[in-house]
Amino acid sequence: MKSRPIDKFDRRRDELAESALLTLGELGYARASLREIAGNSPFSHGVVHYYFQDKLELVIYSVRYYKARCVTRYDAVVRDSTSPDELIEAFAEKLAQTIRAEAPMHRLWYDLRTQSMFEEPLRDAITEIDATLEAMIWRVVDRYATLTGAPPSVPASTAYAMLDGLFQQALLAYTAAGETVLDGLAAQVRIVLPLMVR
Amino acid sequence: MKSRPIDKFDRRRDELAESALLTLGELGYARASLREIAGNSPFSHGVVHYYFQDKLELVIYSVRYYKARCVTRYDAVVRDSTSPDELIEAFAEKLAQTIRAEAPMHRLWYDLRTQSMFEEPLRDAITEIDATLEAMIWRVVDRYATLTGAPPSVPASTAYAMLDGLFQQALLAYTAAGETVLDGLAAQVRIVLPLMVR
DNA sequence: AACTTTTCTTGACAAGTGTCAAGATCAGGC
DNA sequence: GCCTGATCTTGACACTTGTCAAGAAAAGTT
Repeated sequence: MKSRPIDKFDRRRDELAESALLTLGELGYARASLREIAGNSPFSHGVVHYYFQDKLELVIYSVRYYKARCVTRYDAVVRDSTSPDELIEAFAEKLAQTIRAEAPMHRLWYDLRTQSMFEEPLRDAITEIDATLEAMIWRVVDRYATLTGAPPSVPASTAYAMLDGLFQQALLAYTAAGETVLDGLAAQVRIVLPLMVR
Repeated sequence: MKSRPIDKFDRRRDELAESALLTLGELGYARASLREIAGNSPFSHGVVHYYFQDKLELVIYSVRYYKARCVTRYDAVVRDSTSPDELIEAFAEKLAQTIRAEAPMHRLWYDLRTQSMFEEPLRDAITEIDATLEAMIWRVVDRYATLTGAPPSVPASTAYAMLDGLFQQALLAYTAAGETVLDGLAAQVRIVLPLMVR
């Protein structure tokens, strides 16, 4: 079975996951077939079932694999900012930047999160990831509160929901209209973050 | 071709749309097949192409049909409230109520909106509907501002994005955990709406 | 009643899906 | 070298999908 090189096995899984993310980000969950996914990899379509039991297992593994790297995206911003305004600007810039660079990954995330309302098997993984995203956002808001010297005016779940709403709307507009909308996102962040502290 | 009873033709389309909404709300856009949709109607699967050119045309027609009725959902609240607190309570209650009563429709909406980032043909219709939703929310916020006597502190697009974020998160939690989360939504609205006026 | 047009059903089509099993290919130990 | 187990490919399976065409049934017209 899985004798020694359990690392190599896992490295292949990651390789598959990376190819899967490419296709999933391009086509979405529903239209990304295993053949298409394998087509974007050095392997053939049958190999998927050697490393994963299901299409679902592959998808969940892939999105976990991606999000694991990304929940630290704003940590440098949190660490290095020394004033409220600096934090806002750096945070807003990072938000715009990740839309520019990884729009397909983000729309995939929203696709899966929505799909989890229809397909129960997705739900646990999505709920768990969403919680880590909430924590990620809260580190920003909490730090902003510290820098301003005022306590947060909203709980973590609310802060996350609000900023996620802004982000999603920006992603939507970016997909439809491109680049130009990203300034608007920064402007919104400049308005909203200050509302989150007393 | 379409001789006289153009009304009857349209009434059938509406009938089909209603059946489609049932199925789409249950299974989501990807897994709702025309056969399944027709199964939830008095007709057979072939009839769809008599009234619609595409699956896409049916879906777009259906969601338009639904949203047309729903953009007035909060207008009574706006009209009848005479104090800021009354408006907040009535608005929060209506939000919770629509999740309770029409969760499948809402998750369908989010499904389609997300899908529009992958399928260009959906984009125009979705963008247009989203704009009417923004206007719907803005009528609430604007009225709240009037009742408090203070000007809004955020533009319409921001207010919509924030509240939509709250709503979506509540819908997600409701789907996973049920009923109990709806109190949390009301609490969040009580916090957030006051932040939207100066 | 006969005829025409609208409406709907049935059955088929080509294409695509996830899954799996049989076997080819490769790597490492003897 | 050869053998064994891990790794990968190929080809098939059962099934579902949107679409459409041919014709049945119903409605309307004269």
